[in-house]
Amino acid sequence: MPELPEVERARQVVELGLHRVITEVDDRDTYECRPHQPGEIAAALVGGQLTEANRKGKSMWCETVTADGSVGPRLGLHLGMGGHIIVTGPSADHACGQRHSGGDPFVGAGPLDKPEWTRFSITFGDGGQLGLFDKRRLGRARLEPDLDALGPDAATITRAEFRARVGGSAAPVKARLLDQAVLSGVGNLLADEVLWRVALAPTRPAKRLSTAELDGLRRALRAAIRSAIRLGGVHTGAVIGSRRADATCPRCGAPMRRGTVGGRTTWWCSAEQGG
DNA sequence: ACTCGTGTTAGCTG
DNA sequence: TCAGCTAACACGAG
Repeated sequence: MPELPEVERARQVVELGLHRVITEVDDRDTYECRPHQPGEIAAALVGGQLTEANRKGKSMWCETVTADGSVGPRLGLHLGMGGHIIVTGPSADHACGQRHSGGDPFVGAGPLDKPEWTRFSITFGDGGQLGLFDKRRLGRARLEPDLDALGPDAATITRAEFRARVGGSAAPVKARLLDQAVLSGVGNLLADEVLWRVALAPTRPAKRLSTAELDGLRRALRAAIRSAIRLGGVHTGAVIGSRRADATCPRCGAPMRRGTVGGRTTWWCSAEQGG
């Protein structure tokens, strides 16, 4: 489920929907499309085209053009906790669904079985569609999303920015990593993974970390993101399989411990990450 | 049957 | 001002 690596894959799928004429938009789900009224997104997009698929942290957005070729509104897309992007068409060669993680989107509880779980969709003139398939309804489609509220993207944040932002508060370091206004893209699993990789206690006050510790954390974060994008998602992390009551640390064999940090379930190595 | 959760946001409390 | 808590969303997993 989506953190930065999954969203980057979803963004690449959205690119399959670029430069195709939008003939219809289903924005009737008023929760997924909040705060818009039904028809608002449709009125803004129909006749136009998506021209770019971008991402910052876990948020995606498309630049658009209107029917007459002038700049259109931005379309924001967020996967929430379990959303998928599915794009179909335009020709028989591409008539399979594509989504951001493995598996066939049309088998099991997919859009053919549960069409009502496609909470937002765009239909193109070629007959294909771009859909936000989202069982739990925690995702979002909206016009003109506020991207300024997000901190720098976790995959590209500079060392200086990382030191200042993450280290700039007494909150637990894990809470800083999860705060999308500090840096964007890190979710609960990725946070546990990188803290484990550098053997830092998740509860350490962030501003008490040394510069070397912050630099090491950023380095581990970038490596974890790259590896997750390559391997298919954050669930491929080395310590993620250890989120079980009887689990031991994959590195040293000590028991894994469970608690709450930054309001989220947190697992850490009882020996290497400070009890 | 019942609890928990890989995300976000608004509103409230200390 | 900051940090932490709760509820809401609606379903699957254990």
